[in-house]
Amino acid sequence: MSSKATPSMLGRALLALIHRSPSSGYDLRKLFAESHLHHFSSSPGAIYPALQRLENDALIQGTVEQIDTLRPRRVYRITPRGLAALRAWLECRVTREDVVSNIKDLTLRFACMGGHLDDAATLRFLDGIVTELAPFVAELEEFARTGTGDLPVHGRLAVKSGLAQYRSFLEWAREARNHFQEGETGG
Amino acid sequence: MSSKATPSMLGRALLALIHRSPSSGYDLRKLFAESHLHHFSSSPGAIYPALQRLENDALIQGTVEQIDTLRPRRVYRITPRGLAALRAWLECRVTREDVVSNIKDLTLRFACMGGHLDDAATLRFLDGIVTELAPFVAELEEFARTGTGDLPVHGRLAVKSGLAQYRSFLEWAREARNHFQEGETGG
DNA sequence: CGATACATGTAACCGGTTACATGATTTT
DNA sequence: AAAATCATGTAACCGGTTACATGTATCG
Repeated sequence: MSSKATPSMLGRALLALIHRSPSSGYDLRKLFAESHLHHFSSSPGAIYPALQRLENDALIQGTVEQIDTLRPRRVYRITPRGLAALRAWLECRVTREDVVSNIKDLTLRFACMGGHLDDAATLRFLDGIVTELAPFVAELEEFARTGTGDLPVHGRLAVKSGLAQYRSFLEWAREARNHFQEGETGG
Repeated sequence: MSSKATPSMLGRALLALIHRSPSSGYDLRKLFAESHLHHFSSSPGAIYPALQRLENDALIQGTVEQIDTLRPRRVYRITPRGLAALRAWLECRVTREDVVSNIKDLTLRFACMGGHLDDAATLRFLDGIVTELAPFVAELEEFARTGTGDLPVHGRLAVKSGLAQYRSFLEWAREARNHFQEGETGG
């Protein structure tokens, strides 16, 4: 049935985790609840429907294990289709939209690349962030310098807060890029 | 009817803007579309229903102007109830939850304080951020130092990215606090 | 025997996204 | 006359939140 192209952010996170190792809904809930990966809900009302959607789209495949033991677990594994979707998500070009509005998503993407994409792909990703984010930060800086004259103090400071966040992410991307370049120079 | 306590983030933003100056839905859409305040949608499907909810809760009051001119505008004004709700939102204590998960919301709150709360209240707010955020950042730093040994490189770097964001916001809050303290010393 | 952990789900609600729908006014 | 802008809305859809519902296994 439904061949929806793009799962939600939660769906993508689940897909990546299931790819790393086959898991049940309960496993994944525990992961979210215990880990320092906040901004993900561990509520069953979010996770189980998300898993069902992924299975409807044939990105994962659930099989019930331990039927005899009266404590059955529905364990999900990624499908070839799911692997393709995951790869497409991880490898797609970074846009300005992404760096302006989806920093959480980018961080998630980065975390999911580990052990899946090679260092060259990671480098392309980080380069993409720097390429898109640097001019935006420059624009914001320009705006903070010249465009906030009519704004009240609170407004000016609020702009500075946003700017600081973006700048910090840009710096992180540059450092991470350097990190991966060092490991890559040998080709 | 419905006396819902807390409007959504969009609702709160609209409430604050309407408080600043009475506005129509169209005015507000333009504001969101043009301003550097991203992370707010200017789509009519978001704004008009949000305004209706605010009016249902008697936080704002709409009156049609220019009925004769064949181009009527529904202009909203804040009500006493709305003013109370706005004040309650702006003045409520900053929690750990807030600094961990709702940084956008805190920034919005700060921006909305301008010209509405006095500097003492702003100081309390910024102090609250520092008080709640500093220990959390310390914990995260501790975790980044000692707890990420089993994580792959990507995971470690992703944690660092989050940490950098929080640290940046904490620094901003400290600087802003200093800014307001200087202006307040004469009290 | 009661609490906690294991394990999976559903249902109502809420609010944002996207797209559609309508029609007047001003500008080119 | 066409295009852009003013101005307001609705309807379908999607997905997260909250709360509810169910039952077993294990530990103290």
